[in-house]
Amino acid sequence: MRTRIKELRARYDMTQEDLAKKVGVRRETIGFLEKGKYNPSLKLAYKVANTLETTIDELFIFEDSDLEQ
Amino acid sequence: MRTRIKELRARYDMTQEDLAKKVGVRRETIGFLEKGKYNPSLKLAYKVANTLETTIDELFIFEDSDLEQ
DNA sequence: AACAAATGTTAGATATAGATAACATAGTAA
DNA sequence: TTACTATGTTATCTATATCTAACATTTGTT
Repeated sequence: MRTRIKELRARYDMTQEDLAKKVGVRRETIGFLEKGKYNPSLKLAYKVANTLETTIDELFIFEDSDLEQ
Repeated sequence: MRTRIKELRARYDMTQEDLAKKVGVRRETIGFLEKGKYNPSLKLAYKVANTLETTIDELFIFEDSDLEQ
C-alpha cells in the first residue's frame, strides 16, 4: 500500500508536524504512514484524508499484493 | 461511523461467515464491524470494500462527531 | 413444538497501531 | 562554522483491533 500523503502535504505546504497537529496524532505517526510502516485505522485514514481535502480512496493506493494473506 | 456492510452483504446474499471467509477474518469481526463496535484497519476496510465490489468511501460513512478527539 | 442456521455477545489471549521520548541525520540560513 | 528546522529512526509502553472459543438469542423451516 502506498500513500499520497507526502505529495498532498507538500501541496498545502504543511510539515509532518503541522499535519499531525491537525489530525491529532504524533509527528512520527505521520512519518511512519508516509513510509508505509504501518496500516492505519480507518478513522485515522479518514481524518488525514479530510484534513488534506481528499478521500480515503484517493489518498491510499492499494495493490494486488496488499490482498494476500 | 456507520457502515453499509450489512446492506451490501445482503445484496450479494452472503452470510457474515461467507464474507468473513472471503476477507480472511472471523465471523465475529464482521459482526462487530456491522454493529460499529470497532474501527477497522485500513487494510481490512479495503478488503471488505473490494469483496463487496465497492470503495472504502462508499462503504463507511463518517459523521462530524467522528472527527472529535 | 423442535431443529438448524445465522447472528449476537462475552471473556480472555495475542498482535499491532499509535504514544512517548530520545537521538540521528539532512538541509538551510546566519 | 553554529544554530535551527524538518525528517528519519529506534526502543519501550499503552491502547485496542482481531482471534479464539464458548454460549445465547433470533429467525426460519418442518
